[in-house]
Amino acid sequence: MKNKITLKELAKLLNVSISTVSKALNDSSEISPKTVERVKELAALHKYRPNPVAVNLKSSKSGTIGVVIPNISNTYFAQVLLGIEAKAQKEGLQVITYISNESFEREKQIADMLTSGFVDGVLIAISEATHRARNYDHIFNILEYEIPVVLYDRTNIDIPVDKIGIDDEKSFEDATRLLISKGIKRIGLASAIHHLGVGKLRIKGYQKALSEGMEQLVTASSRHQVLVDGIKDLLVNKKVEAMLCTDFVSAMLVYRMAYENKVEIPKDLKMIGFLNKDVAQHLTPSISYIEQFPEEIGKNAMEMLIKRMNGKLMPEKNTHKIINTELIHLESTRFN
Amino acid sequence: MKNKITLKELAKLLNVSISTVSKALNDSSEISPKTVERVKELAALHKYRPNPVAVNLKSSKSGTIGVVIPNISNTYFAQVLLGIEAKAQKEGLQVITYISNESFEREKQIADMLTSGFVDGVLIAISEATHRARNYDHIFNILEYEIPVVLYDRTNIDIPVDKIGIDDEKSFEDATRLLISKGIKRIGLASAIHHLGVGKLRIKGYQKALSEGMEQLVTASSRHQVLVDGIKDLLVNKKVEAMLCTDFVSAMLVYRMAYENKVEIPKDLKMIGFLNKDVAQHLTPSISYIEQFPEEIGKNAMEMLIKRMNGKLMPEKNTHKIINTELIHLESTRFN
DNA sequence: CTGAAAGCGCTTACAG
DNA sequence: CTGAAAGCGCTTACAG
Repeated sequence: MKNKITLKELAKLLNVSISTVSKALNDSSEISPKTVERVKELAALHKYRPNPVAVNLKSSKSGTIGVVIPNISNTYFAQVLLGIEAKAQKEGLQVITYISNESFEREKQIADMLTSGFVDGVLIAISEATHRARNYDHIFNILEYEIPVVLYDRTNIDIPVDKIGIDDEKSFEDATRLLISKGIKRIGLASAIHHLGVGKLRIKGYQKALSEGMEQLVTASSRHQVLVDGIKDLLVNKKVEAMLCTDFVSAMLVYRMAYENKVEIPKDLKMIGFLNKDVAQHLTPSISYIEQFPEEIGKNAMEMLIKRMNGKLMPEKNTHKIINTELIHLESTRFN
Repeated sequence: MKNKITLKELAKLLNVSISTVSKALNDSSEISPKTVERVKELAALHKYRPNPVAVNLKSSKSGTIGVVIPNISNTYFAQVLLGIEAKAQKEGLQVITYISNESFEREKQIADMLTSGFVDGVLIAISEATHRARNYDHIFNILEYEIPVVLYDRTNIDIPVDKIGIDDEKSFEDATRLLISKGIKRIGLASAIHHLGVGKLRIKGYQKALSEGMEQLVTASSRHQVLVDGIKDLLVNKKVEAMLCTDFVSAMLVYRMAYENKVEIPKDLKMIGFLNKDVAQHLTPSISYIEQFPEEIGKNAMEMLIKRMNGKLMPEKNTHKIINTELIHLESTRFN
């Protein structure tokens, strides 16, 4: 088993040429059925499998795609990867994973790797640092190598590539409207990611939904204590009846502040957050959350990339697909 | 930029042979310094980079390693991947990710892929289903292809490969002893993963630590309602003073049952769980947890694999490395 | 010091 | 229907 059998060895054993073996295995119509059968039989016997590296060299394809993930500890991204991997597996593609750790420098290094010929296509969510730097040269560089790129999240930047993501703004706009429709007047929002694109969009959606005369009650900070104080102020002094949270950290802080200040969820306070399902549903009380369907996003991103790689998409024209989010009602938005 | 420049083209431009260019770029001592300089200059100008596929074909190496992950939504595994990726990046290796979804069938398919020549080495955590089936033929098959394999978790099976993981038994034995040393007599344990290897080991550690005369207070089930009832029984009827939880789900259920039955943490109940840091520290109250250092595990696994691939480890002799866990005290084990 | 040649394992026009 | 030849892009013994 040690050394895998090659076409050459197969050819020798069969007393035919390498070409014949190759063609037979690829079901070429040039080869007689009998030969095909003989070849396939022996190949099966020896468990022959073509050396993918050699095949790649011939075809100038690598059969792999690169996936760049800003933060794998974020369950959202982990699930996107799950969707990507599942689809890739079906298509016989290998997934090479790169983790940028939200670093601009690391992302540039990765982009450099990606252009060295390892991958046929790229799926990427741009790092936070890159967004801040507003420097996308390394992405353009990938495109110059004619490697298709699909953005699978954080799509709010102007690069001529295909994109897929959710509508962050609409998700919170809808959530806010729903609360309003239930007669809630004082709706607060907490955010630890107000400086990020997605954070901004979610806040914007909330603001958009507030009707005339409704007070904006927002607290946002990436500094722990500031956010804690801001949330406490909203809960205790501003007497909000509901809180929207743009992220995990702010949601968990609202939780804590509610607990410490004897604000009962959902009796005194409704709550909706951008949380992953696993955490949201296991908390006590469970928190209503915005389902983003990350696996679906991964799968769709992969599909888009494959189409683009196969020239099935119009050149010079990029697609931007939106996956609809869904507000999942759990205990924290129970109205009695 | 479209088509990458090759050695051949470089050679033509320089009026030297392909061999010379190749050697010059690889700093061969055969080539005159002047030529080396000329070659490198032009190569840099054209941003020449060797085609990795061609290099691989020559060297019969792929420069990639395969990582098999049972469940990427589990933050623990995501963090292991983070450690692996970081180390791989330093070594110039590519990481191909495969997700088995805890499925035996899927794992076998993946094992098949792995032997087809894509990877030089494999890092794997065996799926739950495979453990249940106790069928490791596909792993042996990888070994027959002389592809080194390292188990990076769930190491309690008898396969002749290098392994790295934590000591699940000891982690809970130590935790239990600590509670005992604080004068706690009635220590309960809840588990939703008692049927898995790691679950069994953790429970065993707890049992081992209980001194003579101390009552074993265990509730374990993978059926939601059974576990809920069991936990409630421990908290309300059996009046436990502390709870150990082997996993996320059981911890969250203890939480809920404590809340619903007005059992206050940590006043009435101490709590320690196998949780990831992010969740543990953001809960209210925060839960003391067993830190497993997943990144460290990933890094070490990669290091072991590299050593094995480079023949730096004794053949016929496998290493089993243990990473020590640490009990992190948060609010749920506050003793006043 | 430089280059022609062989070869890694394949595929595929082309000739017979 | 089969096979010799060229070639994918590289490396490396060998000859000069």
